Amino acid sequence: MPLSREKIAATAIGLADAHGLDGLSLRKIARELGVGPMRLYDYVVNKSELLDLMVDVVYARIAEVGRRSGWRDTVLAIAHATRAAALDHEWFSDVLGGRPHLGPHALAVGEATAAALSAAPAVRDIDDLQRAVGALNAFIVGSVRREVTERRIARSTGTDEAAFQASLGPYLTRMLKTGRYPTVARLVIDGAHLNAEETFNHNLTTILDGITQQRST
Amino acid sequence: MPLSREKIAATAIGLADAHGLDGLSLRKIARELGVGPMRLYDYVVNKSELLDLMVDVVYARIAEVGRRSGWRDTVLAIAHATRAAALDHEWFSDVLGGRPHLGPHALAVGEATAAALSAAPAVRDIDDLQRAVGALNAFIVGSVRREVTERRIARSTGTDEAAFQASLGPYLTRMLKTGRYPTVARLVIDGAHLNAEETFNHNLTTILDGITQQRST
DNA sequence: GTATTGGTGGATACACCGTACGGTAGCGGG
DNA sequence: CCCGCTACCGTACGGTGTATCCACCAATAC
Repeated sequence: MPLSREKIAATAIGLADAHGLDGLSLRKIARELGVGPMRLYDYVVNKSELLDLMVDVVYARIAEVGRRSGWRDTVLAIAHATRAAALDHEWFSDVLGGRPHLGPHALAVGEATAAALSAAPAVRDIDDLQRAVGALNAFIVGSVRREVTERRIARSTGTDEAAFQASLGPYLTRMLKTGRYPTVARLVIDGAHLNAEETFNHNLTTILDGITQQRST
Repeated sequence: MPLSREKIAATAIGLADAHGLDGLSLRKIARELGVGPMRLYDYVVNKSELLDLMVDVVYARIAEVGRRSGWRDTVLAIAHATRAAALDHEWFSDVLGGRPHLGPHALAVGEATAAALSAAPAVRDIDDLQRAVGALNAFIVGSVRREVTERRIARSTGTDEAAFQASLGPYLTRMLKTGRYPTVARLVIDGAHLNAEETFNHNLTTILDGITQQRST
């Protein structure tokens, strides 16, 4: 098997899934492939180009959901697929919104969402569309990042409350006990039981509703 | 002047503003301070702790906007202050949503937004509040990241259309000319004239309106 | 006054990173 | 047969975060 961009990207994704983006290095990828580090530069000009490659592979999976019947179903499907992809490849969320996504598959999902939104009732001209796409993408990016971050700290501290109190506790609980952050304290203590996917979906529909009915600016 | 966490954080912020987060290293900070690299470890345990320090300094500036009369004005002020801070310190957007923000000033602005939102009409119980905070923060994070990213590519390619076509063009215009991404093409070509702050504000009010009036899930 | 101790600032060292560069081996053409 | 070219490869460089050790210097004990 003669090495290829696809193979390189695939093993890079595997390593990033396992050890995070920080734990990813060209040397490790090359070692995994049984090759000298410099071989990779025959297929990729930069590490950042390799990253773009990896990102577009993930977008390919997102693009697979294809087009649904209604514009709203399409948007929902893409959003959920993006979230699912980010949960499968947590490094993806580190890169979401942080660099232009110009790979062919990224453009494909961009096209699909834009086309869907342009069929929404309150989206009349291209300015409306620009804003709608911006708002939707901003929400998806922010939500997914937040969820992945929470998942990471949950994993690093242990999920049960005792371990949580023990690790974040010394600092955070002391902070919350100062009484200066009562609302945050309530959120931390009482608000942990909500289902993540449900919350995502709820907020997504809220935002979609907001976008698709005009209001005065 | 005997060196302190504040001084270290301040010069680190200066360097990050000038050269980005990638161009920031403990050695450069130390050199800037006229000190050996290892001295910094007397004040900071990690590079990531230093990063947390820097982040909280920025949050301090955001928290300065203080509380306004109405909940809505408060939320708007915080959101715009966050955006302004990120535009002043672009590295801030790289870190937004990517790690827990637990510094005292970060908690303060979290408290302020949560308290404000809890006074919104459609936010009745703590679950509503959790969702509202999540949606708002997700939007802010996503929007700011996106705007900073766009600004970076605009700066790197030059802002006029000719330079843009010349740098992104060879690839992107070829992509768009395939005709596979008609909606994206329209957005890229016709949609560049929108004012960023206006768009941010428009989408922000849209989302706020969506949050603060209940709907069926 | 001298010896000892403790702590503070600095230099060196290590493992690792992305990547530039020089060499070498194989092969087609004159 | 020999030359030149191309494709591959290892080594090397400048950088990173950080652990460890070392030199100095002040203050205390005798």
